[in-house]
Amino acid sequence: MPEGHVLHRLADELNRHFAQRVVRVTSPQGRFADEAAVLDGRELLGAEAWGKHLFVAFDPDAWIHIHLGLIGTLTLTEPEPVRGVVRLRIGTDEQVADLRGPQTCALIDAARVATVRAGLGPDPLRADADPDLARRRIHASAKPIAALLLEQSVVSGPGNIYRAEVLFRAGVDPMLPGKRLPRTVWNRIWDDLVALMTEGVRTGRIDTVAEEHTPEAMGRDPRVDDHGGEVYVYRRTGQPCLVCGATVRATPLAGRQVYWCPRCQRPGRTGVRRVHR
DNA sequence: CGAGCATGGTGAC
DNA sequence: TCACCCTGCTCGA
Repeated sequence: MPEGHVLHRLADELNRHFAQRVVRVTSPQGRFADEAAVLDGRELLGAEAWGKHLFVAFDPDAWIHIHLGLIGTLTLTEPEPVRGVVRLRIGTDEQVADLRGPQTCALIDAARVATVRAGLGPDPLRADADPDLARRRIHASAKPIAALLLEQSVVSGPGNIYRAEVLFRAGVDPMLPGKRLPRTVWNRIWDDLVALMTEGVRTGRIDTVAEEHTPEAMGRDPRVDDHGGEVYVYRRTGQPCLVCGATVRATPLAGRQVYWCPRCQRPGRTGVRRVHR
């Protein structure tokens, strides 16, 4: 269940164990069998993440394109018998990577890689990202900023957790039209995404709560969500805001829940510097 | 045992 | 805006 930081971690892990090594490529489930046979026994050149997309190169013109979707997993372990439904296994004598339930697992050429990348907005985890490209798309739209932050053509990598958390940390109304988001506030949100997601790559969790609001500082019990991190509003509907005490709300937007604090992110609010790193 | 749910995305209407 | 896809886990009957 991945936002972009997970894919970057996985790219790092794949490179650590498999880059420039000859690997076995199989499809225990069978749905990727023909493609796996083409790659089996070849050298894996390297892996790279762009937003939530993962690309694994076996040749400059032969890549596995992986997208985990909502429920996909890619797990690295020591060699072990196949458990469950495994679409793709990449392995050596020391390590195997098992892919389950992906939204996408396809063998594609360099042109297709370029096409996929061209459809993606800047990724806060990539040094070559251009945040002003995202800003221009946001300022060209009347859609709510909370909707725009989930469009991978605007920004690639953040998902429902980072979206809710950076809007809370910036003090922005989720329903604010993109064109009304001040440039300085966007710059702050981008810098926050870079910092939070970089930390997420390091730790493998999403933690967004500033030191001053930690359970220790506030004298409350630690509350770690199922995703394995400490957050302000994500999936905290009905609970008190960690900053102001108002009741955290959830609003459906384009089929997904947006979590927010009705006081810290009052309707119309375009940003307030309140949460410091 | 089935229903419902999940950090995502697509395609049809 | 909705149905649907992919899998595994939890919850209630």
